[in-house]
Amino acid sequence: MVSGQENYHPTRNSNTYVRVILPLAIPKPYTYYVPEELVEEVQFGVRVEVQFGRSKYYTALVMEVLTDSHGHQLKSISAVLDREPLITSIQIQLWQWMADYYCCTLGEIMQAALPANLKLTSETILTLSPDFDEDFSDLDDKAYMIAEALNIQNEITINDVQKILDQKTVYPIIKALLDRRIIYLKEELKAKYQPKEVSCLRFQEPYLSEPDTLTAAFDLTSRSERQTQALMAYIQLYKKQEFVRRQDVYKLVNVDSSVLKAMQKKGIFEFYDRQVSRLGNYEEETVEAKELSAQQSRALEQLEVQFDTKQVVLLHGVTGSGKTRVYIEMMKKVISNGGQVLYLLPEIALTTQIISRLQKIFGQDVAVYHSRLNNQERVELWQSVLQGKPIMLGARSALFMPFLKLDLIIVDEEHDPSFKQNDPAPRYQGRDAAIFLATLHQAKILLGTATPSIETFYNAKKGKYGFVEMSERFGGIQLPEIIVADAKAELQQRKLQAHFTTTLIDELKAAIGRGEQAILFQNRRGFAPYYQCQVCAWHSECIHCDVSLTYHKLHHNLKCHYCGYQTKIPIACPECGSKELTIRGFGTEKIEDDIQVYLPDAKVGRMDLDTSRSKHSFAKIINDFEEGRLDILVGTQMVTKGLDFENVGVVGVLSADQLLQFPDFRAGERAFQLMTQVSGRSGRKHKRGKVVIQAFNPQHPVIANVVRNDFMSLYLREIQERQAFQYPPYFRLIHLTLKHKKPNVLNDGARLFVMLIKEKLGERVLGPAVPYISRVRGYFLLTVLVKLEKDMKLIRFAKAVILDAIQKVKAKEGLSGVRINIDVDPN
DNA sequence: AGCACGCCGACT
DNA sequence: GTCGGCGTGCTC
Repeated sequence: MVSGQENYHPTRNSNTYVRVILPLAIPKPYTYYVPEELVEEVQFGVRVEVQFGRSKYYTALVMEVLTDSHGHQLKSISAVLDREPLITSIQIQLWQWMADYYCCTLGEIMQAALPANLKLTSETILTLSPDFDEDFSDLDDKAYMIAEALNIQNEITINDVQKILDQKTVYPIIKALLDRRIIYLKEELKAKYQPKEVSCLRFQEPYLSEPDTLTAAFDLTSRSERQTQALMAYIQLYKKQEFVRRQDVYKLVNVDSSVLKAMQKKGIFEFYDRQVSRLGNYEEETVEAKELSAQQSRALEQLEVQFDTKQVVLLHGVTGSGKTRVYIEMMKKVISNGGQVLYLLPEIALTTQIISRLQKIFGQDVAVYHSRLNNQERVELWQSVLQGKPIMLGARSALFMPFLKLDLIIVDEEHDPSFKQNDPAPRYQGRDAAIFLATLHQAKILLGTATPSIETFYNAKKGKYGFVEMSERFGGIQLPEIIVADAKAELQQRKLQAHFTTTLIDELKAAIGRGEQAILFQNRRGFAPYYQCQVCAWHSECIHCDVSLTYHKLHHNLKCHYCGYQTKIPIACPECGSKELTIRGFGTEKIEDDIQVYLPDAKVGRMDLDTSRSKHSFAKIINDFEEGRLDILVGTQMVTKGLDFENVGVVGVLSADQLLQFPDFRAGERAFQLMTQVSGRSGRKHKRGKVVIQAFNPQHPVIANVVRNDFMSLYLREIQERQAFQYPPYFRLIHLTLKHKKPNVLNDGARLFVMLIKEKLGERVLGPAVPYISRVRGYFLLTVLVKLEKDMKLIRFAKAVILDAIQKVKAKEGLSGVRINIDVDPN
């Protein structure tokens, strides 16, 4: 691993080569030579260590073993890192499809797919040369600082050097030190995954194989009470456990390592290390799932029929109809046949509620892939799937797991926008990628939701997908009563109090009076509080991004939600000097405060991105609410997903207008989904719930659809608009974002780019346009939208045209710094 | 993504 | 003059 010179092989004595994927955003795979001694070890799917460029080493993944080099001057691989393939051939097919379809590189897919600890990059390490006599006298300041740091620390990285010198370009200095033989460089590729080991003990011979000799062991310990206790403890433990940890013995009886060590010397025990899993074992008893309701049995039968002819089936079940119970039944069947199941959920719906529900039934068979796992745990999860773990529960990236025999995929909350990854690449739609994955495995895929996406419903209507409906709530409870509160009328009658209509306040009071709880939903996007000068209307903006800074009460400062920039609240207006600065707009924090004014006795909690950053506070709020320590829960989207509370009498949607006015062709669909989903949180175990929707425009057709739970009307209206305005599912979209630090360079780049693609695609190209947020992190942005008829050939052609145009813009002098991101099927 | 090379402004 | 910034091209 220590770098010599360029790693070209001196003699060719094998004719084996490998095509590898490097974990980088470079477009194509690279070929390396396999030296004779490694030929036996290389195979598809293992990782190899390769030198790439002059000094860097990477772990690359073998996607193909070849016998011909195509005449290139090749470097050799320096090591093979795995005995068994880490990935399956199906995964490579999925990756290739994704790279192709979503216009990104295989390296980018590999980055997203492999757990961090399985992909390694070397790091350059500096050490002091042994022959350097520590005579610092003729070194300049910078060299001196580095030499001194090395004197103290022995080894430092390039990054450290940059920090020490506080400058970006450090190579000339390092080179000078290297030339003068003051330092050495080495490249280190550290194995980041380490299996966890625990110290265990077992009997030495003859006790191990001849239990009757144990009396002799007892004789040996007879003079020590603690040793006798330890011996009995061990005997007790090893009868019921596969292996006995030293810790287990310590826990059972009051002995420590000195006691066990003494017994080791006497020839009774020996110690050994044993690899154990970091993934917690589910140790509780599993329980039988509840009886199926009539509707659930019916749905199951219909699913079976549909799956006979269709690979994809949409299960449209109203909120509270008990879809999960149906999934459980399907999963049982699959795993009893030895198949694997992938259960995908939006990240924020991946709560302890659903996890423990599945674990109660499937116990150890469920693995959960969530964002809080550490890197070591991710590796172990990966390996457990390779060993045939039956159920994988996770957010979209769980689809990258190495399934061997995947028979069923469930995409729950199919409509949820978070299945789409927007940034960074790969910008993929998890639900759609899962459908392709199902095709590769010839697995069934079930899309479940109470509010289907327009695209999915369209496919179901056209017969491309199967369709099953569950229209009653479990237990026969009625869907909630939805009241629309006319905020405009109340405003005119001067009845509106802050952000609350009297209708909502009255319902909240009544519910709390009955001992029930309430949820208030506020979509935060574009609606966060900001600081404004009362005199000149100045308001604070981010210095890197084209957005207002959001006021945060907790830290009493202003924050940018795009780049994280923070600043203090100005004492006076920087424009006019006035000290009359106030908070405008309202987010969840403001609502939490204001509601207290009207309901002073209510205990109010808040759940949004800020309060749930740490897993604990998130769980705590949910727990407090579940157990009745809170009366009202104020929240963003989070409250709409994956949570079931038993005592919620009222749900309030604070501003339907904000949802409906969103400048996006999916605004209507999204507003319907969100309002329907939050409404579903209302309703007690045996009692019908209420929902209050506040709107300044209560006549909006989408609100009427929500009130009547009339998805069909929404669908018919939406689909017409989509057709008329050339949107999915009738047309395919490709969204391009161009970025550059200098606006005029960006403009030039955009002009050239649009000209190039318009040449081939004509009027299908719209833009360039200045996006709603025109600057992020110091980069100016322009967007281009391409609308394509649903024609595979045309779409493939368009992608090629776009990729080609990007190359041409890059090649143009002065424009090479313009970055162009491709987003296929954007959200 | 690094990293080298080459060109250019602003400092000892 | 040269140090350090940035644009450009290449990596099996």
